[in-house]
Amino acid sequence: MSSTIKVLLAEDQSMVREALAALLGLEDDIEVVAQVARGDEVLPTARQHDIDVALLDIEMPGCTGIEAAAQLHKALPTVKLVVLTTFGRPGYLRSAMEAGADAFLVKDAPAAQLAEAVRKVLAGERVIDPTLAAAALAEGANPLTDREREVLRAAADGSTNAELAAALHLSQGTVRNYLSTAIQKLAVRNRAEAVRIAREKGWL
Amino acid sequence: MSSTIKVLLAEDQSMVREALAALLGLEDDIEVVAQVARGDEVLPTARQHDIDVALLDIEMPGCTGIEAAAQLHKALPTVKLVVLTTFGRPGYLRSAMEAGADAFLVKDAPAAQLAEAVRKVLAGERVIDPTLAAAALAEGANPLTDREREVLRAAADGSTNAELAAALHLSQGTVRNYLSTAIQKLAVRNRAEAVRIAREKGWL
DNA sequence: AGAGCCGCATGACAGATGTCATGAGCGGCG
DNA sequence: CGCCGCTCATGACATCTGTCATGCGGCTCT
Repeated sequence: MSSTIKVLLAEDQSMVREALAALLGLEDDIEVVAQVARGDEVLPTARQHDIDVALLDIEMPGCTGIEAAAQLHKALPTVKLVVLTTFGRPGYLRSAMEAGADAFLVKDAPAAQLAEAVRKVLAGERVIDPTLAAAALAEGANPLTDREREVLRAAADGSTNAELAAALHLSQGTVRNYLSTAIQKLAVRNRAEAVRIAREKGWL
Repeated sequence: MSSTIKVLLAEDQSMVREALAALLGLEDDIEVVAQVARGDEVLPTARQHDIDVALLDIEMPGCTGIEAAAQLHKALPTVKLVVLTTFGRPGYLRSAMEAGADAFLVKDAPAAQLAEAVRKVLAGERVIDPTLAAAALAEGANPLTDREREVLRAAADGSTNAELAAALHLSQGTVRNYLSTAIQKLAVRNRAEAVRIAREKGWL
């Protein structure tokens, strides 16, 4: 189509965001036309800018890049979505794909892949690390129910059962039951390990 | 001295590292002459390159940027040290300063501060976020003994007392005692919270 | 030399946590 | 409709965790 690819860049750490913008700025055919630091600013800003590609970090305040991707995919389906993340968690990849992402990159990957991914998604291709894709398929889907995930998330900061029960409007016994089933599903010994494993897998 | 400032860049995530290099490359007076992805490659690489400034991320495999800073400060005391980190933990700032760092930047800060910091440290100035400095002074020093820190670090992944005891060649009772004193010093309710707080403060 | 801190350990105890059996209500699916 | 899974709950039990008192040996500082 037009001469340059218009990109929206979403990443909460200013220094990283501007550095990525500088990197993309080196490419003649790519132009970063908007930058945001929060997930919940993605959609409003995208609406104002007629962009071709949105580059979304996952870990952001407001809402995650995956949630932002889902919103964009629904509201502006022609915009291509590149999800970028620090952590190559298979569960993240799965969620990103379900949210309509066209590419999934980890920040460990060489910088050259970034511009390349932008061009490829615009050409209709999908860009996914094959190793990660294999891992995502191998580990299967998230076995936790909504409640189990909720309780596990709430337990992540070291809260006691009584605090969890109060926060979630449940009885202590129920909290323990949910944690117990989560612990069994994740094949671990206690809640702390359960939180860690669920985090690593991107299930939390 | 010479025309351009020679910089060594240490950061484990390729994409971020190369993006930062691109950012610094936009400055006429700064040149990134070497890049490494691991803490333990910093010193050997610095020896080969006659650099003016080392830009060190804290979170790296091999060894942390703070340990690398200490090594550099000892071996090549004329090299100026800029420590860069995702997390503005007061304890990190303190450790970095003790390791001989000249500047401490968080990745949240505007990108312009990076080049600025490089120039300032070379001019003999120190660059520290005043808010962080205040926080570091306000919270005081790390109250944990070596053993307490060690046990807490080992407990971070959700290991049980028996596993900790085996891993650290201690009795279970001793492990519990250390955790207990750590929990009291940090004024929290259990090990999980203790780990979280110690992490946040940069004491872990 | 004595005081004091640290590392390490033990034993006893209360309270938190994890497991299990059991059951009620609700919704979906064949 | 019956079966199943999810949610929520209770009670009982075993184990784990956190606290406390106490003790010993080593080290440092005065």
